[in-house]
Parts: sequence; C-alpha cells; structure tokens
Amino acid sequence: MPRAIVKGFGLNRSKSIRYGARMPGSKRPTLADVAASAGVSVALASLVLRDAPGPSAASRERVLVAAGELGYRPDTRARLLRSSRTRLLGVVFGVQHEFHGDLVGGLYTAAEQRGYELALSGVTPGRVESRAVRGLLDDRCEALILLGPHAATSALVELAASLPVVVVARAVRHQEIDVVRTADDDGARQAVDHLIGLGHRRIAHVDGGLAPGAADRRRGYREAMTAYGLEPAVVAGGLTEQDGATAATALLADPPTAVTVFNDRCAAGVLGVLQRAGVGVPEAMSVVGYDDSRFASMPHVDLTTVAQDVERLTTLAVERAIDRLDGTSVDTREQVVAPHLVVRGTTAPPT
Amino acid sequence: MPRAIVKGFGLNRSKSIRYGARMPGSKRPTLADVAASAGVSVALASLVLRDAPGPSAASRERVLVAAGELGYRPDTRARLLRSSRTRLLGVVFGVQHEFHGDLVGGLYTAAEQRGYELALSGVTPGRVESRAVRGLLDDRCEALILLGPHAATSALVELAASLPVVVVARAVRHQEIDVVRTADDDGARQAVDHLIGLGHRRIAHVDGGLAPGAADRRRGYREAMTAYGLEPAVVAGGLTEQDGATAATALLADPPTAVTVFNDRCAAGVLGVLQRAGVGVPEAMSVVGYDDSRFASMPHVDLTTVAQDVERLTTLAVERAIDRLDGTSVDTREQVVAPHLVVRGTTAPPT
DNA sequence: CTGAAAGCGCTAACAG
DNA sequence: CTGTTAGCGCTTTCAG
Repeated sequence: MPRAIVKGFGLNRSKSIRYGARMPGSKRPTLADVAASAGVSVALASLVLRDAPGPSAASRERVLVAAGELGYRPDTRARLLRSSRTRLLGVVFGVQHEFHGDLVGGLYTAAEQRGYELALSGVTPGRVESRAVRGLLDDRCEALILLGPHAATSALVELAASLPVVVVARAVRHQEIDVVRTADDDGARQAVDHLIGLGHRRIAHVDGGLAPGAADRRRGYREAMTAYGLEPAVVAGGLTEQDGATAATALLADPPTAVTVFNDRCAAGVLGVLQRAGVGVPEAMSVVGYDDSRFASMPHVDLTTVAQDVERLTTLAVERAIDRLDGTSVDTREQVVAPHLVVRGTTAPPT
Repeated sequence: MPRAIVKGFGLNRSKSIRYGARMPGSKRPTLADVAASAGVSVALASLVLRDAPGPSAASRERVLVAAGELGYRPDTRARLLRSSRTRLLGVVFGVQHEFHGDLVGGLYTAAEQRGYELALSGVTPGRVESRAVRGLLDDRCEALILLGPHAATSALVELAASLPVVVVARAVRHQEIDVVRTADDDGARQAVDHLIGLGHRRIAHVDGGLAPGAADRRRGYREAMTAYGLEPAVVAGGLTEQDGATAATALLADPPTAVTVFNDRCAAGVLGVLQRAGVGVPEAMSVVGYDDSRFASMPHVDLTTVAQDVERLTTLAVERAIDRLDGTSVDTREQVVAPHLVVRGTTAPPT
C-alpha cells in the first residue's frame, strides 16, 4: 500500500483563516453566495457547477472563479434532497472482515467510474446487519450492495422489494436477488487439479461447514476427485484456526499427501499442527488454502491458495446495481466469477 | 464474532408489497403522509417522532400507529438539512487496515451512546485521504475523526480550522489538533519489563522506522533498558513481514535472548526466519509483538504482544469530538491511553 | 442564454 | 397542547 503524500485537503479558502473551535457566523458559503459574488442568479450558478449544458462560457468562467475564491462546496444533503436521484449506493460490510476491506476498495473505484457515490455502513459485534441496512435506507441510497450478508434469504427478499439489492460473496438462490460471487466449486477444483498435476493421489479436504461458500468448495473438491477416479475424503473443519487445528489432528491418524482447506485462516490452524507434529510442509504434506489473505502471502507462510477476483466482483456488483436502477433488462440473476490459483511454497510433488 | 441472527430488516410495511425492479409511484411515505393518516399536523407529527416534549399521549399514540402502519422512516437528509446540527461524526479509516476495523467498531458504539451518527469514508489504494475527507465535509459532518491519518500536520491544522478534528492512533504535536493515542512508549516498556522479569538481559528491539508510533516504541524500549542498566540494541525493521525477516537475519549474527518487535506483522517475519534458522521460540529466543492482531492470537503463532485499548481509544475520541462541538473547555489536547501486555507462548525464561 | 419562483421532506419559530 | 408559516441549500420548471 503506497503511502500517499497528501499536501492539503483542498479546502481552498482564499486565505486559510484560523479560528478557534467554534467561531460562530463563519458558515460555509452557499450557492446563493457564489451567485451573488459572480453577479448571476442561483439557477445559473447551479447549472455551471453541475456543468450542465446552457450557460455561456463567460458566465461559466465568472461562476467558477467566484466558487473557487469562496471555497464553495455543494451541500450533498440539499442536492440529494432536491434531485429525485441520489446516485448513492449503500454498502454493508463487516468492519473486521479483511476480505470485505478489499471489496470496499474495489467498490469505491467501480462506483466512481460510473458516477455514483458510496455510502458505507459497517457491521460490528455491537451493530447488527439490520441496523446497518436501516441507516443506509434512511440515507436514501438507491440500491444496496451487501457483502457476505448474514440475513436469511427471506429478509433479503423483503428488502429487495423496496430497492435493488446485490449480494456479493454469498450464494442466494432467489428470483429477486442479484448475486455476484466467486465460482467456489471451480476454485476447489483448481486446487485439486494442481495437486494432481504434482502427482498427488491421496488428497483430503478440510471442510468449512455451514460457512458461505463451504458447500460449493466441498462439491468442487468432490467432483474433481471423482473425475480423476479418486476417493474424496472430507474432514470436518470450519473457518477459524482452531477448526483447522482440530481437523489436522484428525487428519494425522491416516495422513494424506495433500490437503485442500476451506480458507486461509483454517489452513493456518492446519499448518500449525503439522509443524508441531513434525510433518514437513510441503515435503510430507502439501497444503492449499483459500482466499489469498494477507496471511497467505506472508514470507514464512507462503501458502498456495485460491484468490478471488476482487476487481471483477466489485465491478460486476456496481454495474448490476446500476443496471437495475436504469431498468436495464438483465439476463442472469447470478454472476459467477472465476477465481485463480496462486501457487506458492506449500505445495510440491509427494515424496 | 457471534453470527447475528437477523430475522428481518424492520421495514415493517403493513403488508410486504412485492414489486419489480422499479415500480414507479410507490414512493416512501413522508411525514406529511403520516400526519394526514393520523389526522394531525406535520409539526405535531414531527414532535412525536423525535419524541420531543409537548404532544399529548393521545396524539402521540395516533401518530406512532400511523407511522408504524405506513412503515415511515424519516429522511435523514431532509432532517439534517433543516436542523442546524447534523449530529454526524465523520470517520476516515483505511479499508484494508485491520486495526482500523476494530476502531470503527468501537466508534459506532461510542457515538451511538452519545446520540451521534457516524459517516464512514474509506481510504483505499485508489482513493486518497484528501478525497475521503472531502466527501465527509460535503456531507456536513460536524467533526472529523481520522484514524492514523497520513496527512502532513499542516494539512491537518488547515482542516481543523474548519471543524473539530480528532486524530486517533497517531501523534500530532499541534495546538489545534486533538489526539487520542496509545502510550506506545509505555507499551514497549511493558514488553521489556516482562522480559526482564523472565530473566532476560540481552534484549534487542526491531524498529518500525518512520511508521506512526515507531519513535515512541523505540524510545520506550531504550528508556526501559537504560533504567535496568542494560545496553539497548536497536535493529532496523519496518512494518511488514519482509522487514521483520530482514531484521531477524541481521539479528542472527549475534543473537540476543529476546526481542521486542515494532508490530505483529513485523514479528511474523521475525518468527519465520527464526523458525527456518532452527532457533526455537521461546526456548532459544523470546519474541514480543505489538498490536494484538488476529495473527498474534492464532493458536500456532500464540504471540506475546502489546494490546491497545480499543474501547477507551474510541470512547475518548468520540467524547472529545463532542466536547469540542459543545464548546466544553478541554484541558489536555492529547489523550494517551495505556496499552497492556498480552502474555502468550512466545516468551519464556532464557535457557 | 438567464432569472424568478416553486418545492424536495423536514424542523423551528411563532400563533392560536 | 396543536396548527400555521417559514425556510435549510439546492434543483427544476417555466417565463423572459
């Protein structure tokens, strides 16, 4: 992450006036102020500042100069209140969720490119999803993008009755809900393909249980193994390091030569146990994770893993939301994005 | 993180009307609708819905019922536009930054308790801090809470001329800026104390360079060592795993029995190198991290580390922002919160 | 091409 | 206690 050098915040007042905590009477300039200063009407000023067609080059110039001098910034609330459209996309995300952070980053750029703004609403241990959604609704977002929502399908459907809802990173089978997600079965398949290519035959899968995506990953694993004429072996796991540790312990009773794990966190647990048990990775056992989290790319972990295509996921999500708003007819309700394998140091041919 | 069970989003329309993507003419009910339905004036309805003193129990009841039936939700923008106060606190955070996620969680609860709302604005690789700030300003936030801002002090000061600014998790020495941060020197000192208590004498410190907090942690380490009559040994490091790996390699030339590291990520790099070099942790070398990140608590990592007090940091930040808004006079511009050591498995007496 | 006037949904004076 | 009347700052007809 490059450390951006920020010179200023572009407040751009004619001269930076310093005043104490609350100097009263120094309100921000309004459109009326700008218009007055430029010697035109508010309406004209409004047109110029939105650069709508109409105003002459001369007026345009004068208004722009006046606005610049006053350090004018339009009031979002007033603007949105008046115009029927808000061009606001609400995003619900888990504040502690690393992958959601990545997705939010992608959403910002995708939205900006299409001329929309994002309104963020975080889910925290003390702030449930429904609360986050409600805040967005009150802000008059035009559509909602939900990252890995916990809500029941029925609740999502109810919500989708009020405004377009795009669910990202969770499979929801319902007519009303747009979904953008990763082809998790394909990801699992790629992991198996890779291991087979290295010469492995005894490949186990540590399962994610009920977690979103787990069913697909499990299925992808099963199908791939079967396609190769091999016997699938699924071990109960979960989404935490602890789950991985438990699974690895079970695995050690009759160790395979390779294992695909539900996600990186779980894989971390697996790696920990293997290390303590003296099972060398990748010499004695190959391990493949899922998510390409920061953990996976750490030098001393160097975990082979399946990466989701953040840019594509977020672009599709934003586009779908906007398509719905525009009334563009849409063929597929569910858009599935292919992941790709990132080969690192935890996989090698069996010895 | 408990998986919240969400039954619905509380839209609460009398009957859940299902309509297609964009059924026109089905706008949300306004205050006027509610008032009409309850047979009272808008003003009265407004009073009831904000539960302001005045309205009789009877009218209150009728308005509430009407609002409930219509599924009325006040329009945030209209409300804020009209009232001089917005009760909105803008928060700038790094979307990829794990610790910022924790802080945002704390801020939400702190703000809610004081009757304020949060407006989130994320910094991403493609969205610089100044942009994030500008968005918040346009939303007419009353104060800004900046998490570990990159901006130059001068830019922060300029910003603080327009509205109260509270900087969290970064030291800024300036009259106009309120700062809430962790006593990083104290944290480093606690780490050294702990190691000394275990019997270590040769303790090195892997430095964070120019990163926020690094100087304080380095100083805390130095002072603690000196206080014990020991020779400080600072090794160049940084904030990534790679930096830690480099530092550890340097360290191995003349290994100490213990090392305090700038942060957990860097410590991860250190641990990786030590492991590969066959230096047992904690038998041959004790390692202390900083941040108590998720990584530190992973079972197979189990890193002794210094934890920041998120709840206190966020509570103080919100309170300070509100104090400024209320014009409450404030004594200390900078509030420093003590961290605490979390002892785990990477520290033990020297052998 | 420009200006006057109406009003988005709500709150905040005032009257009654 | 309740209703009427003005706007918040902006966009949007609709005339000029």
